[in-house]
Amino acid sequence: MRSRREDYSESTRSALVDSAVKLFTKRGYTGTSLDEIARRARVTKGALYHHFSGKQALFEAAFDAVESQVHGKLDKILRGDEPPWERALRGLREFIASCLDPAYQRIAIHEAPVVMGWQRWREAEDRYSFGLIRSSLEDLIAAGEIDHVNVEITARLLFGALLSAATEIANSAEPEKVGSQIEDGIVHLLHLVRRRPE
Amino acid sequence: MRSRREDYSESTRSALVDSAVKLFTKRGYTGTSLDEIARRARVTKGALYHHFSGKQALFEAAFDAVESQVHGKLDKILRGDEPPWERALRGLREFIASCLDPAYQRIAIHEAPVVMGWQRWREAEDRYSFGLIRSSLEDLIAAGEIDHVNVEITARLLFGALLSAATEIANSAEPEKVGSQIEDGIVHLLHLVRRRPE
DNA sequence: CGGCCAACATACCACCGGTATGGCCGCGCA
DNA sequence: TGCGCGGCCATACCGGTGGTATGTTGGCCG
Repeated sequence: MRSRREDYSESTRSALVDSAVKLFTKRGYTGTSLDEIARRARVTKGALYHHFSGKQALFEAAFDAVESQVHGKLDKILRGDEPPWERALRGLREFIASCLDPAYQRIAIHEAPVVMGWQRWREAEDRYSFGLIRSSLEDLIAAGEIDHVNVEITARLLFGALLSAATEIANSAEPEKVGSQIEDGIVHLLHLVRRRPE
Repeated sequence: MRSRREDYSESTRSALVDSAVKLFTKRGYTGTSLDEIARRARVTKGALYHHFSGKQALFEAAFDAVESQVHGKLDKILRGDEPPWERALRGLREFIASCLDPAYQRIAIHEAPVVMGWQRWREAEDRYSFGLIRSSLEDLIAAGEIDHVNVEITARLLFGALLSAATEIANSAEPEKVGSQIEDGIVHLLHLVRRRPE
């Protein structure tokens, strides 16, 4: 039986994370104060420091929240029963769409490497989006869809290109247009490396 | 005749920028205080606020310093008299090498989008590295080396891949090894899009 | 040579991240 | 059922930092 106190504690903790995600998204890490995060969650800094060791820890909780959200969607697609190539393409589209979410873009892509440090961010991405990109690349190779390339390097290049492109889309005046252009560009590249059936 | 006062002023200004570049590189934007920047330049915050409107403006001055440094080297290579394809490859190597400079990497690549805002960073990059990448891509197309692709999109994808890759190299345990691997990967991709002479 | 203004230094403020301390209430135990 | 304990959170406070307002000095010019 779950205790009443645990419900309360869990509730305020998630309220703090929600508040942090929204404010970090709108005003960035440096631009938002802990007092305001706590205020929007209808608590004070005391509660915040009871649940998190500091501002960085709260940021990482917000980071995990938005990352696991995206990870869930992608993982569902990539574990589907479609052929590998179609799964990869659908995953690609979904990832680009996820990057258009302001929270994911600002917190997970832009600020996280600076706030958490690049090393920690890289390790975290291994367990989230980047890990999925690499594993689906491995799947494509195993399925014989593309030639045997250096997976680590190729995945890294693809990841960087996607992040940059997604930001470009989100800040564009015509997101749909630029989005489809970029998607075409990536797919075009992928077809270049696709092993032709002989 | 240049006045004595102008010499002094210029000297302290550049001393402040130098100090800012070093400290921002070592401890990041948030981690360095204006007092320490001024102290290392052997002045006080008063001098700093006389030359710059605030911390952000000082950061942008430091950003311009490291960017124009890299821009100079790249521009020299890309304006050379070698064939377009060789110029592009040499420029590519030089850009990767530049990204290994800690100052360029942390200030220009990682922190600038967060500190200056992505919009301003993008506009600045148009005049620096990204602009060169796009123009040399245009050159390659004009020279008939590669097919007619969407320049803006392709350059953006390439830029993102390069930035991500360069960070990977710099933080690697064996930078030379990973560096050559990534260089090979990029060159391999470029050869794929290279128009075959018929 | 005298005043004037750019080029700084000094003093001070508001705010923020972090800490120390106090109080309240649900929970388990006798 | 009463009661004390401890987790949960509020309050008060501190050091440091970005920014501002004001004072001071020394080169340049009439």
